[in-house]
Amino acid sequence: MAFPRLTKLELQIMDALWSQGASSVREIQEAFPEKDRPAYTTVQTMVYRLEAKKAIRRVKKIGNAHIFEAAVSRNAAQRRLIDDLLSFFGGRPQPVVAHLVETGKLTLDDVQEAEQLIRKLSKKEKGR
Amino acid sequence: MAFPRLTKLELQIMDALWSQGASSVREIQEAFPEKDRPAYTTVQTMVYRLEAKKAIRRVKKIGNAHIFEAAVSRNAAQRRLIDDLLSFFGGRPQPVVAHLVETGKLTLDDVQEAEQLIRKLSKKEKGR
DNA sequence: ACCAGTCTCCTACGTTTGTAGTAGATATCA
DNA sequence: TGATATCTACTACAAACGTAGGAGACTGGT
Repeated sequence: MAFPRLTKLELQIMDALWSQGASSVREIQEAFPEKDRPAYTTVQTMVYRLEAKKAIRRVKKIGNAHIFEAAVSRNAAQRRLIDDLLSFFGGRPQPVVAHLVETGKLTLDDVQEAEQLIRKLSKKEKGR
Repeated sequence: MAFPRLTKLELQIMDALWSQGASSVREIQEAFPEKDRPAYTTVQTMVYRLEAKKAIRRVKKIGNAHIFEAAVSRNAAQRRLIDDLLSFFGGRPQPVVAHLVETGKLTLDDVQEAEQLIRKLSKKEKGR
């Protein structure tokens, strides 16, 4: 149970916490675009479930409202998402990148930036 | 309903069809690694549901067994998966690539290959 | 001290997913 | 042509997800 798989709605809730920091249910609910914003209790239910999954935790109480904060980092969640995706591509990232390129989502600049990043990281690696 | 979101198990079934072509339920089931292979009827149920979702269709009958084939391409499914992932990253692919690089999944070779692909595609683009 | 507003906690319910059993139809082989 | 294996079609059910209502507790203002 190291890291639960999060659904779209759950991720939206986590996103509110990652973006605005510790929040009440009301604040999380209001982070949804007013068009298609779930009912207060809907958000509350999901918040409770995320808490049960240890993805978030209550940190304090303001007035009569509980304040929640993320217990898993956005980074870890992102890694999980990407790993899940990769597993479908046989673990090889290259096809994913190829897709991004082919659909025009990944530009030459993006790729060159990635290349710089690799060089920088590999330099650091050497010094380890 | 253009393209249903497929779950992990559903994707594994689609994968069998994409890889081995039109298959019977039995053949799909046997494409699963013998370790944790779902029961025949489990696969059958999922196959029926995929059929209801128009992701696959029956093409013929051999003996008393129906033969199914994918009705959506692997490519389309992959695009869908990637698009869903991207939507979580605000639609920007760069953070995804950065993640791949940081976790060491994307090598310098991969990136350079992507770069070549971009150049080739952009050349084709010009001639359009 | 009371009332309106807000929040919590509990309950509920429909849908989707994963899992599988059973009954009856069908095919195949001796 | 009858026994055996295999399939289909149907049914079932638990867990997860999305959605939300209602009862009662708490709080802040007057």
